[in-house]
Amino acid sequence: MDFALFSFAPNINKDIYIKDPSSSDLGRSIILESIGMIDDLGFEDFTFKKLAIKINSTEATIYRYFENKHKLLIYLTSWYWSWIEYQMALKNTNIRPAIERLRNAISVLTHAGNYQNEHLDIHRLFKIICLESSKSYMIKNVDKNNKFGFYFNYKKIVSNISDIILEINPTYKYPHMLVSTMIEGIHHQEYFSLHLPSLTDKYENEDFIYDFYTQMTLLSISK
Amino acid sequence: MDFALFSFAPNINKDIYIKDPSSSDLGRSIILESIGMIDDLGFEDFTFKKLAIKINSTEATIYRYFENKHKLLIYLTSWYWSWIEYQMALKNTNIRPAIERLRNAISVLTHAGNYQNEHLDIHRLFKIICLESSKSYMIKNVDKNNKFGFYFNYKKIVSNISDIILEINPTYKYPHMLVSTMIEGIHHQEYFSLHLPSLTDKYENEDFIYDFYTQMTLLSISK
DNA sequence: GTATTATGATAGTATTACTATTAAATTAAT
DNA sequence: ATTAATTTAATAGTAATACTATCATAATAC
Repeated sequence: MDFALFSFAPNINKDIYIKDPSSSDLGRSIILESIGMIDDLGFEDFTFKKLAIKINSTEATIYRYFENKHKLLIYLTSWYWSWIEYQMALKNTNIRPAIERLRNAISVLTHAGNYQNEHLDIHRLFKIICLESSKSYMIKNVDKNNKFGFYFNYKKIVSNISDIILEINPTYKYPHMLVSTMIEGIHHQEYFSLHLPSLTDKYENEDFIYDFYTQMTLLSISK
Repeated sequence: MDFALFSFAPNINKDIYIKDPSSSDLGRSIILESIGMIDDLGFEDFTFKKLAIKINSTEATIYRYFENKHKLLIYLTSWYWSWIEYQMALKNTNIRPAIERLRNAISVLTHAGNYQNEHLDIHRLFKIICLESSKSYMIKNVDKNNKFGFYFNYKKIVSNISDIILEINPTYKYPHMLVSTMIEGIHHQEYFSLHLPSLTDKYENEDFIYDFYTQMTLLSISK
């Protein structure tokens, strides 16, 4: 039980799961351990069977929580975007200038992996988001999923940041493209820097991803 | 047999395949029909069994060409990037100004789906590139594949365009990030415009993807 | 004309992605 | 405290996937 006031509770579409994993110890361990396993094995080699063994349960039991492993991935990404929204809201509370709010948003997106959370390992979840999250919508049944609202939390982040951009420059034509390009780019660059470094420009600069995307964004929307 | 002078021949790493599919009718039909099937079914539901039935052959025979379906996908992406390089070279022959060459490069990347090729259906291949190509490197064995040089053709395109950018602005710090962000972005926006339109800004503008990425790129590298 | 290579036909295995059934353990309701 | 309801464990089973192996036949090369 958690009685802390204003603690984070994710907003997750109920059609993503069969039984709410946050409603039981077993459900919570499904989420917790799946993050570890997906990070270790990759989404392709991750199976409910392996997860069941790890949490000392059975395949059939996990299937009572999630229809399949893709839904679990959608749950994790949805959780992530809900949590990102919360972090952005926190960071931008009482901040007036739109440019500062935009910088903060980009900072949250690029530094998310270094944040902490009492419930799950954000660092590993962030790695999963960078490597696997596009597999939650780069699939043939994307339209059906979208109709069910499974990508709502992601689209909301894009919409929120686009609104900030339009505050800065109301005549800018491509706010949503710019934001979705930036978000996908951040995840790709994070991944490239580890595995395909010739697609990045890392050098000595620690914060090159934040620097690049703030620069790119601010120049794009400058009047 | 094709005796046309200067016709396009892709440059593809020999470790991607077991037996060169371009060396036989069967091999060519594997490539041809796999493009149709992956586009129809999506990469996840595409199997060598289904392909074998389609081309009136057997699973075992297809396995003599490719170790698995991931390698086939890597072959297709590699073919694509080799072909893109050729198209860019064609389009930029005798063009002096670097800015014009950059615009041409972005034009090829965004309009590739409308090009024609005698050997295979570029329109469908482009759809596959947009939807599936990231699955060829967003995998756990990326480092092994990279060591074998499987992503060489892609990295070369990024490198070539980065060089043009550095001609325009030799002090620009992030050419590779900008180019890889643009390329992945183009594919994503192409896909989003069909399936997740709230992540784009389509309006009436036909050429919004080309417009957006040229604007973004030129503003980013402007001094 | 023989040797080589490519393909077809068939079979088989381990794993995956589930579904179904029943029993035991927990939890909630009265 | 007892009963009822729900959750989980245990087990079994199926169809499909992702291969590997073997052998026969067809095509091609020398």
